[in-house]
Amino acid sequence: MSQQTPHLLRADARDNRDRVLEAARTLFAEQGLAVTMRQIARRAEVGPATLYRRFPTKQTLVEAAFADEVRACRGIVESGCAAPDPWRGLCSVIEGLITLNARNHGFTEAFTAAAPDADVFTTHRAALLTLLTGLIRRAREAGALRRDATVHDLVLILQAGRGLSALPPARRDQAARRFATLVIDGFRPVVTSRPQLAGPVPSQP
Amino acid sequence: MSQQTPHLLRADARDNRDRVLEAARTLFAEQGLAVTMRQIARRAEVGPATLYRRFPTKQTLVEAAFADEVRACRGIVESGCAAPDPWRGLCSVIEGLITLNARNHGFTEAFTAAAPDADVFTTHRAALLTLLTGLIRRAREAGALRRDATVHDLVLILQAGRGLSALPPARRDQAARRFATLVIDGFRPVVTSRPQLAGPVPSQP
DNA sequence: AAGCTAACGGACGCCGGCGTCCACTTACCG
DNA sequence: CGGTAAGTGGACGCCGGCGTCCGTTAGCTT
Repeated sequence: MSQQTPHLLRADARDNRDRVLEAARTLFAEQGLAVTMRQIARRAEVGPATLYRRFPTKQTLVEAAFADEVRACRGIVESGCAAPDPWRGLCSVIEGLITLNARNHGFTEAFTAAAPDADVFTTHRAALLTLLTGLIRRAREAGALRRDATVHDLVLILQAGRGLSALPPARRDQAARRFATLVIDGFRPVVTSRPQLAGPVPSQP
Repeated sequence: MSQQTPHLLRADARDNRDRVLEAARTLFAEQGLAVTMRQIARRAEVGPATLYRRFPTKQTLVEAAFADEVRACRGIVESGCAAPDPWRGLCSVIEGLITLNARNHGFTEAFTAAAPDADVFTTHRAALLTLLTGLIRRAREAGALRRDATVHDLVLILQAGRGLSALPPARRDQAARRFATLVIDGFRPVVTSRPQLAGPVPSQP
């Protein structure tokens, strides 16, 4: 499941490194990136120095810990784009990404980081955005998508999905699926024959 | 705009109290509840002791700082419920609450707090939920709302809205409005005549 | 104007995380 | 089995927030 650990490390070092990564993944997923390096070291039953030797910076630890998630993202997006029907592909992307994000408080935080300083995820993000732009375009041209939908809307709802990872872990999955359902229906073409009781909503004073 | 400060305070004390509240509101809105008491004191140009004298606990400060927002919430919900057309009322509630939340990083955090220990907002939340339940029911009975929609869905999308307050302040408003639009369309009845290319989405392996 | 007391804020001790150093341990290799 | 270098983690000094104390300032009252 994880990337191969460099075999140049001594056996015990390799072991400690793995334990650190596992601890980091667990804590990041549960509590987000705010967990301290110390907390991670303690959970891995390792001294602070050991942690810092392998991962001099929290950034490097975050990258290593979320390598799997980045791959999962790629997989979700690529298989969605490869689907013969762009609308179904888009649906699976939406559900997949929202669920993945809801499961991983920390990953979402890292991947949608507001501060892009030295952000290694930026590259991945850009690549995925390109793919998604194409998918959206195809779905729109197929008439399966509301006309005014853009890739920015997709980013927007993923950004909104961040809120879900604040829920208690037990409820995140169900919430994510339901949210995906609602959002997907919101992406469908606006059918004027549907009950049009609502006009523009007056903004709140 | 704010609640009247107790007149039993000396003039300078009253002044400092107001400055503290203003500082707290600004910082909470921009950066969320994680700002330190010290930061607030510094911005208010007040010693820590003064801050603690008026607000012994961060919780008391949060409550005081967000009194306006709580009122605004009530207003939005009540006026939405009072609307003759429940669907339009619901739309205005959704847009109003999402926008309010996006504007106020800290308020959202406080109001949707996962840890309800000694949470004074709980009471307000409960009251609003009751109102909203009725509104949803009426909208559904009027056929303006998808049949499977419940008040939980509304809470869900408000929870999701938390993610928006992580955006840079300049973009929050526009993002909130767009998000509200998408969500509102997702709440409309599912019209089977619309392009039904999508079936159930296979969950990601 | 003068006294009284509310109010102020700098300073204190405490805690916990930060990143680093170094004396000790232990896995690996010949 | 022994030498050696890789690896370890406790301890250190630093910083910044925490909540409180108390000597000083200044608003209100008569």
